[in-house]
Amino acid sequence: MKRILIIEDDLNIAELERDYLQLNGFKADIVQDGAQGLQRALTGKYDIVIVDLMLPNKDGYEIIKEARKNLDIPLVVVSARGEDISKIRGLEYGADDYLTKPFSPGELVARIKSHIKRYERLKGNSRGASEVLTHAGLEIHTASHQVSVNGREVQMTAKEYELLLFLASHPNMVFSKEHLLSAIWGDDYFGDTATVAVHIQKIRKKIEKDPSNPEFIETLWGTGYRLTSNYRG
Amino acid sequence: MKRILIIEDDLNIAELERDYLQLNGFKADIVQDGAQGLQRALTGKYDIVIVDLMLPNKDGYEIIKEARKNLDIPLVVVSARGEDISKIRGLEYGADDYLTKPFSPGELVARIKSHIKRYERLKGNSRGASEVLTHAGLEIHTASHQVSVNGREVQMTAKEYELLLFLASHPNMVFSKEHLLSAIWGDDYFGDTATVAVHIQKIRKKIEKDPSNPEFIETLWGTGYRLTSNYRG
DNA sequence: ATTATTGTTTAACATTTTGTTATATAATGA
DNA sequence: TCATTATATAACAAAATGTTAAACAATAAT
Repeated sequence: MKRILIIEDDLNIAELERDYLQLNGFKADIVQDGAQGLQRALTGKYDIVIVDLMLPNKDGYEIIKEARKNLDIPLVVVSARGEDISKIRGLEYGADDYLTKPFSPGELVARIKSHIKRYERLKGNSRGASEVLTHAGLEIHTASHQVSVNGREVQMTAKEYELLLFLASHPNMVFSKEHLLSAIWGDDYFGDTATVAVHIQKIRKKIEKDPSNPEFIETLWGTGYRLTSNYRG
Repeated sequence: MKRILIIEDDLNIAELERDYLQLNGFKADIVQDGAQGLQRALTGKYDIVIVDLMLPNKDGYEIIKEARKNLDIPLVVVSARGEDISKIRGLEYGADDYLTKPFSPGELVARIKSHIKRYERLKGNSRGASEVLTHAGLEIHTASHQVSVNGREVQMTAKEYELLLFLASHPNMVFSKEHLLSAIWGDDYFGDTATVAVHIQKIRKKIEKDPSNPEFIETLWGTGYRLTSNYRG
């Protein structure tokens, strides 16, 4: 369960926010004092922080600025209408989003969810986060290790899958056979790069319509292989 | 320099956005068609994408949804006032931000900057360093080894690519054929400098409109070759 | 233990790239 | 201008690289 810190001196607003967030499965704490809020944020116990701009002791800008030095979690600024100029300043100080009161609770929740999703997407172990990789008809389901082309499922062996997944995880990047060998087989592996070529061939046989004219895994002569996400008409 | 893709059918708005972004040091491309926009976004050549909601062929929601499968860069939705309900939907589909027209150009730029900052912060700043070299219409994508001229992709062989990359990495500098030979072919290479000349020809054939009157790779008689980043009337 | 599956190596073959050469064209300077 | 020199172009030969099938080895399954 995600934990949210609300730094807001108006208790009515703060509780409204908390209630809505709780209804949506979050756990939210309220702090009414700016300096205290910054301290709590820095404990690292929260997944996201919502900060009001006008606060006793330490205003929202300062909190954002200070917190950002040590936190990369989403920081959302909230302020009363009319302080719009500060919007830009808030963003420049390191806030991730800006909401103007009054806002609908639904919007708050949606934004919070969106920020959490993005944060996990970008932080999450490089690829495990996204479950399905898609490149123009090619689908790789990382959870089930299933691969399909235009809806038709294709059986991959372990090495084939690994190699394909690696290429698909780095679309548009060229990798030499040596690079692929050390990436998939391990740095210390003794072996010929021909192995890579053979596996590429086997993958192509399975996923390409015309393996001698590959659509997905391109060969760059003298350079390596590349899985391109470009459609080619 | 960060590259931004603007998917927006209203050319007035698109150009306004582009101009402001360019004034702020970004490079921005415009696509007016939804389906085409998605394709361009998926090439992986952009650091951020701005999408209008109402588009011909493929609307903003679909673009966001599809693009998000393969991209973790910031996706910003833009829409006319009154479509506010969709705000939440856009965010749920994977957008990173939402702007309602009309917005001030300053705000657009501030948000874009903020998104880029966050992205780099969360990605660990690993990417984005010198991924794309640009010289007046000529683009070299070092990750994918793709070269394009005015948006059209051009196929390069390994040696051609190496040579072009070398020249483009040192714009405005003249290199003798001897220098290029030892830089690309190696210090100990036995071979004629004619080889360099021939490769220059081959590159010119691919990237120059009129290879006998080259715009990119100039010949300096008795001295060598130079890739100039200046336009020449 | 036997069989089936998967992975690796080999070698013949096909393809692409690269370098060389010959010839044409253009620039330079007397 | 004309000879001289440098560069451009095209065609070809050589080298490098990639593909493929098939034999062999290793691993997993029955």
